[in-house]
Amino acid sequence: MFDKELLKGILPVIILKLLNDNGKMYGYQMAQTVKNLSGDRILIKEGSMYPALHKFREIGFVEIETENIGKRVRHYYYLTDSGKAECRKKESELRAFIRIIQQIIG
Amino acid sequence: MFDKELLKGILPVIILKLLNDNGKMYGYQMAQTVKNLSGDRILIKEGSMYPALHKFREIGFVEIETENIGKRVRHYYYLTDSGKAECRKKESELRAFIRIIQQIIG
DNA sequence: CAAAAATACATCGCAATTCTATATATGCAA
DNA sequence: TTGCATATATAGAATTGCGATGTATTTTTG
Repeated sequence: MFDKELLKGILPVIILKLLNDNGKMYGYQMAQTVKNLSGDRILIKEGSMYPALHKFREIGFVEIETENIGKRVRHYYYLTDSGKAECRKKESELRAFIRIIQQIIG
Repeated sequence: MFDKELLKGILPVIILKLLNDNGKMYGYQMAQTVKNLSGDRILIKEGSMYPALHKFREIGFVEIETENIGKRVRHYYYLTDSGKAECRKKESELRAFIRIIQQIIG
């Protein structure tokens, strides 16, 4: 696992980007996707994931769709238009940031 | 300026890397260097820089050399051997992290 | 078939980090 | 002589992700 501090500030972009590229997803699924994509090196915990998703919902970047899976209730999250716009903004910001960091560390 | 949250966790690496590549530097100089390298988009503030440097000193990653410039005292910081080792470690960690983030955002 | 593991959601409070604001002081240019 | 850049430093505010915890269902495995 990475120094967890590195993840700070990047989590929101990752969540937005995942929802943007994959349409609706549920929390656990997003955590698993990141885990797999990162080769088990980025583990997004529930304590990070759900507060972030609920905050996005409050702001209006995501909406929730509830689905019944047997006796279980599954919450799908998906981006609103403003969420998609936010995603584009955050993504280009992150890319620019990475470029500059790479320039600094050579 | 970038979303300041992005900087979190990266500051220590930047400091170590600057000292590693440039030998001894003083706080203000490091902040200016990052400011210039980033085209004014990354501004490391005093309240971040000095606590970080003093923490590194406590740990033993940096040592301080004092120099008198006129009536002013300038504090040069430079890496110890363990600081250099830490720099290598953090740098490779950061590079790996960036690779994975780029993979996630495509 | 029973136990264990994975799936799935969620919250509370802590620890860690950086920034804002503030304080102090010198050197230089307009 | 006023203001800006240089230069160091700290206290407190704000934010964030995580650990711990809780609940409950489904799937796998021995």
